[in-house]
Amino acid sequence: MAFTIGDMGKATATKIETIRYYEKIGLLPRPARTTSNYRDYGQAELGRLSFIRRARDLGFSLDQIRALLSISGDRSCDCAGIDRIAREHLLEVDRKLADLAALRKELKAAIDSCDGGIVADCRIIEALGPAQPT
Amino acid sequence: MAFTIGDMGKATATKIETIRYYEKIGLLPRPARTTSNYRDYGQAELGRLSFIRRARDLGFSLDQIRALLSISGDRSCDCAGIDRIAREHLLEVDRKLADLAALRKELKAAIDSCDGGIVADCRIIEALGPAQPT
DNA sequence: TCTTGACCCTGTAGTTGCTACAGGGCCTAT
DNA sequence: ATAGGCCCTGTAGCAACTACAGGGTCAAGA
Repeated sequence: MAFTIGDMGKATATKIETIRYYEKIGLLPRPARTTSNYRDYGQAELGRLSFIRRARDLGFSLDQIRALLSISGDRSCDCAGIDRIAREHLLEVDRKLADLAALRKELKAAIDSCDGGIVADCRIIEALGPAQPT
Repeated sequence: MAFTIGDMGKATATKIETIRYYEKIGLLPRPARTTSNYRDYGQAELGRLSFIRRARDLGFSLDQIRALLSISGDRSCDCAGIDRIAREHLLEVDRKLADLAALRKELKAAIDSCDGGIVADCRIIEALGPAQPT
């Protein structure tokens, strides 16, 4: 139930320096300290860090993640604000889902064509090509 | 059929400086030049840039993108190599797809709860929480 | 024609988001 | 009591852009 910074890092595949960096820029709260001045984290901080790391991995900026976290933290009933942020990010998430699905399809095709021993024409670039290719 | 660097930037929402940066580090080929030394791009370069930008947006590093592009460019029948790279990235793409789907679900829930005028308990952090929360 | 504005060029320096030390303290085990 | 592994606060470096500075090109209009 209580974690050191090292535990947090192991649980989320995050370098200790990165966790301290998130604290410095205010993305993670300053945690309690032990008598020997070690950072002392709980379950909530672990969840928050995991969210940050996985959202980063999905290509969101730290500022965007700050906005997403504010949706969670907002108890002021500012529904208009929450709604706007959530809708914006939902659009972006749907776009990313479509791009990833297209990329997945072409990776699969590349693997399958290798299985058959044929170097088929690879369309992996076309999967994420411009809106109007021709 | 022939684009300036500005056209490329507009078509892919990329800053001109970024395109020159990709050229400098070898991610984009050195394009032909006009008589007045302007960069002169074709459809292939546009497709490649679009791929790079959208893959970046999905959280892939420039080195990973270099590897993905090599799948496309490889005509040497090095199926083992292509297969390994493609399989690695397929796993990562599937993980990202699952995370995005979870995030989408919680964004949708946040929007819906706002529609109802109720500030429901927001589970957006839990969507991307650690593997074993409790 | 010439000049004004929107484009392009090469550089270099700054920003974001980490990442890697340096120099030092705590803590468990032998 | 000391060796190894963890923690602390800094500061400096790296990746991937981003923003000028200082200058050339070019189509359009007075």
